[in-house]
Amino acid sequence: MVAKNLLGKLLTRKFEGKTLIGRIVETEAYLGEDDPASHSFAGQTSRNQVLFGPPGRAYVYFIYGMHYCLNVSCQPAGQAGGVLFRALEPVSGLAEMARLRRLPPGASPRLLTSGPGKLCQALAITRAEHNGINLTNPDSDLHIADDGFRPTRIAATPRIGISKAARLPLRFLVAGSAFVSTTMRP
DNA sequence: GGAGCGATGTCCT
DNA sequence: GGACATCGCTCCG
Repeated sequence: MVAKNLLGKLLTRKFEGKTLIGRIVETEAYLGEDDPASHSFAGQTSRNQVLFGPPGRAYVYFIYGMHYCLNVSCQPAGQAGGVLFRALEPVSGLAEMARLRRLPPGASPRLLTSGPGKLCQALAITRAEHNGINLTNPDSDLHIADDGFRPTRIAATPRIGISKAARLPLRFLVAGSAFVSTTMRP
C-alpha cells in the first residue's frame, strides 16, 4: 500500500531559491484500469500516460478549470495506478506558501495545504513544469523525502469528491491531524 | 458550521 | 457537449 506508506514523508519543493516543505498527512489511492474512478480506467491516453509509465513519477493534471492536482505513479511501467496527494502539514516556508496562495501573511497554516488543489497552489506545482518528473530524485525541484518520521495512527476512509466507486476505503490520513482536507475526521 | 453554487480549462465521446 | 480526483464565496441557521 504505497498510499499508506507515503503518510508522514516530506514533500520538498525548491522554488526561486527557497525550500518549501510539507509533511504528507492525507493520500488517496487509485487502482488503475480496474478502478472506475481512476483517470486510467478508460485506458492510456495522452493525458494520463504518466500513470502507465515507471513508478515514482509526478502526474499533474488540471481540473475544474482552475486547479492542479498532484499524483505519484506507483506501478511498474505498463500498469496504471497512482496516489493522489490530498493534504500536507506545512513544515517550512509558510510565508512563501501564503504568498503563493494569495493569503495574508500570518493566515492560518491550516488554509495553506489542506486540499489537493490548495497544496499545488502553495507549492507552485504546475502541469507544464512538473508532469512526469521523478519524485524520488532528491535533485528534482519537487521530490519526496523521508526523515524517518512515522505517524502513530493511520485511518482509512471512503474517497472524497468522486462519483464512481467512492465508497472503497482508499483514502488514508494521519489520525488526529489538524491539516487534513475536511472537518470530518474520524 | 454546513449546504448550495459558479468559475473555468482540458480531455474524451 | 459534457464530465470533472476543487475551491471559495454566499447565504442560512
